[in-house]
Amino acid sequence: MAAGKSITIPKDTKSAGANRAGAKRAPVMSDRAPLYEQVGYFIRQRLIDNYWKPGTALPSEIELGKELGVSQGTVRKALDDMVADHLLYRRQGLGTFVSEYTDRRALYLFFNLMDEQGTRVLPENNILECGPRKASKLECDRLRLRANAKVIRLSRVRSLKGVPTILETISVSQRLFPGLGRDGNLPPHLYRHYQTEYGISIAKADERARAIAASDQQAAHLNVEPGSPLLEIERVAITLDAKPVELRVSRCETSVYQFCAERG
Amino acid sequence: MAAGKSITIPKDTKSAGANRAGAKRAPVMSDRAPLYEQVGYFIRQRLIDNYWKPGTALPSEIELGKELGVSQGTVRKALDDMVADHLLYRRQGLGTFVSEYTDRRALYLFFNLMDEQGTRVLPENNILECGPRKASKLECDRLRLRANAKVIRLSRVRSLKGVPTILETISVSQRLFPGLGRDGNLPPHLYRHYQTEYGISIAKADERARAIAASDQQAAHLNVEPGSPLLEIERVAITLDAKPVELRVSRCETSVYQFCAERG
DNA sequence: AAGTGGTCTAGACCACACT
DNA sequence: GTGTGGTCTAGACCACTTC
Repeated sequence: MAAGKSITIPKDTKSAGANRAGAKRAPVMSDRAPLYEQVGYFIRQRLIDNYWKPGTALPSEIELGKELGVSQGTVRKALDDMVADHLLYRRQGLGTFVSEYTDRRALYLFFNLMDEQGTRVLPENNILECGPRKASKLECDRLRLRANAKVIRLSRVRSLKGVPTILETISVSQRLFPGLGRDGNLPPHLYRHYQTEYGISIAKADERARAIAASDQQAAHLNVEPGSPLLEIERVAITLDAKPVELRVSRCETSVYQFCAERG
Repeated sequence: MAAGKSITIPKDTKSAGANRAGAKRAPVMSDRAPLYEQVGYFIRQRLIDNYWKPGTALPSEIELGKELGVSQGTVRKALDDMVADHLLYRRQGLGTFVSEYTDRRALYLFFNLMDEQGTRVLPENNILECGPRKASKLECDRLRLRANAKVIRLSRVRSLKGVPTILETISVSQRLFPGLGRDGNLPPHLYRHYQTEYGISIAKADERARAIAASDQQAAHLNVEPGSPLLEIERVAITLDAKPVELRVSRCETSVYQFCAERG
């Protein structure tokens, strides 16, 4: 016994064995971290590897504890943290499950669009164009691409109750998402599509907002006067292993619908 | 043993004694709630009553457990929840403390203002006017005031590195904040001032964002052309006991500085 | 009835901060 | 050294879901 406990990593995973070596190895997880953090790291890694897939149940807490050589309470604390991060959810009597990207969850996270009364609204989508392009400077910067990289860029108008309200441009690296949107096969839930078709799970996003004046083209799409104020939201979606993989720039006509957030 | 455990509420508080009577009393907390929720409710109540004041330490977990007739682990779980809500914070070896509104915390919560590189900036404030007014329709609606109520309304320009960037109007009920800002005694940290001078603690806020065109007056204050797009953020600050007490409308010039949020 | 997560306890030891 | 929160364990019982 004595200093530096660590979990026993089951064999059917890649990582090397010498877990007690002392000199903390490069990748993220130190031997000296609390057990529950080691457990959390292990579980996250299995999510990243798509070993446990969205919508499926994890082994029970007791089983996990036995597998990793820790008590049920320690597993529980690790799971608690990931439930708080919305990576997992629990159903009493049933088990602990890997989160999926559903409409409800997409609306719950990130910015919410709602009317004056605070009611949420679901948009209909109308795709303007979609295909491979040379990455812009902004795209290179936000997605950490090299200067001449290719992206797949998608533009669409989102309408609320028939009124065009949001003009959205979505960019992803072509290397990571080959064939995305070819044959116009564009699913309604993009994040879910990334997950099921490309094994890439979005864990969080950074957003920034500013006000801009509508260009002629934007104005035409949104049916407003050129120069009208629009709310521009730039969102970078980040994967479980902290890579930025999608840039989404939305220009929103906010005279009726607004963006809401509850903070604190 | 048997159904419906409950904590034993110490005497030096108002609430009545018969805690095991069965018929769940009206106010909010059911006898059948888990112990840790009852403990959390009890602690929240002491914060609302200003029994434990911001910046001071709570009794230790063991002491609290003894006082309430529960184990340390149960107290810990209650405190964990409140730490997650930023109502309390812990310092290992020292104790658990009631959160205050510091600059750092105000920046951490709610919208963050930052430049293109993602660096945070602190604004300087310049007060335009401040005094009692008849509440507007918006103020009545958001602060739940009766039609002819009075508010104290404060307008200020916030500048970043000398450049006027945010035009802000703050409204609070005069009944709740009598004398606020009289003699021009306006502290830099308003939320903290509410807490120390009026015993009112802000726990969270609802925000909504839209884009507007600058009016002539707004444009003059912000040194931009009339009609320029501005980001308007409306924030309603909510107390520990869930009452909306402050309305803050900010019009922001976002060509340099933007509003950022990390979600997920 | 069996299995899961949810709550609660009691006790051990560690890491940290003050005196 | 003493007291605090931080981690970890083992075990009990409850509530819920499925069979």
